[in-house]
Amino acid sequence: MHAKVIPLSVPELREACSQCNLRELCLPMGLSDGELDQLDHLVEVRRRVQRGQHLYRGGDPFEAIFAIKTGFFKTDVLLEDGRDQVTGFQMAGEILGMDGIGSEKHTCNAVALEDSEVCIIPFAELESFSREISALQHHFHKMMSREIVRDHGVMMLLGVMRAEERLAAFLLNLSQRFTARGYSPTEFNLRMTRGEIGSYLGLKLETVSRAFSRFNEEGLISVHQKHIQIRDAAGLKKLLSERRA
Amino acid sequence: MHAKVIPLSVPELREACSQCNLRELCLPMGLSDGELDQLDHLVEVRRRVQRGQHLYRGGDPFEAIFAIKTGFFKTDVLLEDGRDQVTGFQMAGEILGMDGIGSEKHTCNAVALEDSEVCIIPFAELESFSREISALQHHFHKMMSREIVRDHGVMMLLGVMRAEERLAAFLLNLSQRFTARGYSPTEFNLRMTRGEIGSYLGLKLETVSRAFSRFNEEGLISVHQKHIQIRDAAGLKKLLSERRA
DNA sequence: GGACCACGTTGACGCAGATCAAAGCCCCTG
DNA sequence: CAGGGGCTTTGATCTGCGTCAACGTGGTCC
Repeated sequence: MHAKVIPLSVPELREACSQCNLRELCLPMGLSDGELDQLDHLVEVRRRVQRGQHLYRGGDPFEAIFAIKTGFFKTDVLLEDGRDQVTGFQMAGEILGMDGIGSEKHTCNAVALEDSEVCIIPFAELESFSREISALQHHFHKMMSREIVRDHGVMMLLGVMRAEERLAAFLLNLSQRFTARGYSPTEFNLRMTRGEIGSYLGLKLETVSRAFSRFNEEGLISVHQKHIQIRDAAGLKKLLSERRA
Repeated sequence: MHAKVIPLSVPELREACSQCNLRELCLPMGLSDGELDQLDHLVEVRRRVQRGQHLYRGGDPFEAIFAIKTGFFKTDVLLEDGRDQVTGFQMAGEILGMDGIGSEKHTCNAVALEDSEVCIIPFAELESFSREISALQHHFHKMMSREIVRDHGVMMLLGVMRAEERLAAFLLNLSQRFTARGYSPTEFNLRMTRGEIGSYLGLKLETVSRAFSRFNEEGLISVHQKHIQIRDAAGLKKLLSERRA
């Protein structure tokens, strides 16, 4: 799929949460200035991950969670027989690695879909800080809980929706997340391939491609390769709420 | 589906975690005797839930999580159009309600599939105790993380597996959880209907029924209504690991 | 700038599972 | 013990998506 194992320097940089423009989306959300100063000592090391590189792999020992500073990731799980399932796409301000806490090993792979930068949050220290800063503790619990709710949404998508509904839900979700980050709600570039979208949505890449074409013909969106423009968000939403039988 | 809204007394009982025979599976796992004594003050109230009754509903304010003391639950999410997806089946020692932390509202319904009893764990107090007992804090994080990993497993199931693989995975999972609770690994009664299994597995009830019949014919299991006997666990596992194309 | 390669699109066809329909079983209630 | 309702089974048919195959496209490397 991507390059074997490129030996690569991953410079580790320092920057404080208190100056980060993602702090309203990310772990420090809702902390007071004083608490933010404390957090700066916890989350001070960053790491670059090149496009195609793994941030971690299933089975790696779990030591830290990661906050995405810039870039875009996918997470996936492999079955022994080679089949795999993309479990999510993550963008700036989102947290990676919480699946590893339970078993002290990462349980999925995290791969950068574009050159990215993550903040390293050593987990033992996060727990220790959480015991002192209850706002941090509570916010961390919320983030884990939201991950569970998000997964339920995907289960719903995979369990009950038809192909076009799944793709519509996917596009609306992306649009909403880009909006929260200050980007256009209606125009963006996909970072993932049709195959990766398909894996996430439980569809084959041909089906994803056909659904894109169909949305295009119907004037719901325009697609050119990875460039998407949403022309009729209401129409996409209607697809979701319409019972089919 | 079940009785409208039976006004029902839900006696609230008291019993300590330290005497609970589920403590090795449940929240108190790994706590020292001294820590267990503290926990007893947190988790001391129980609640009965009759078969068919909701423990909570989507939208209810979130105040506590629940540990199942006895009984069996399902959780499900509803789409506006009436379609619904069962997101999980929970048995004794498992925790319900962690999906509500993020939004301060429950995001799914929890329904008892048999007369059940749950321990009420007020969430604000759990967080407060977690700040004092790091083993409790860490264990709670593990439970949330495992919930995420479990959901990834379901996504895999829904995203890549064929009908019979899904059912085999489901049966093996149940068997393993019954075993952990000291019941027979090979013989048990299903608490849910074919329709509920289907909703969980992303299949229609007829497909579930046919798959059961097929497993029966092939000698993998024997089924009589809700009674299941696993005759060839290895055969079921083989179904899972065999690539299909 | 030509050739390669990964990715994407489109068409033809097949099949797993959905849908529709009918009947059987189990348990409850009167 | 008769009747009814919920659940399950089984059969016949339909269909959405998968599969297979061919071709298009854009980006990159020499």
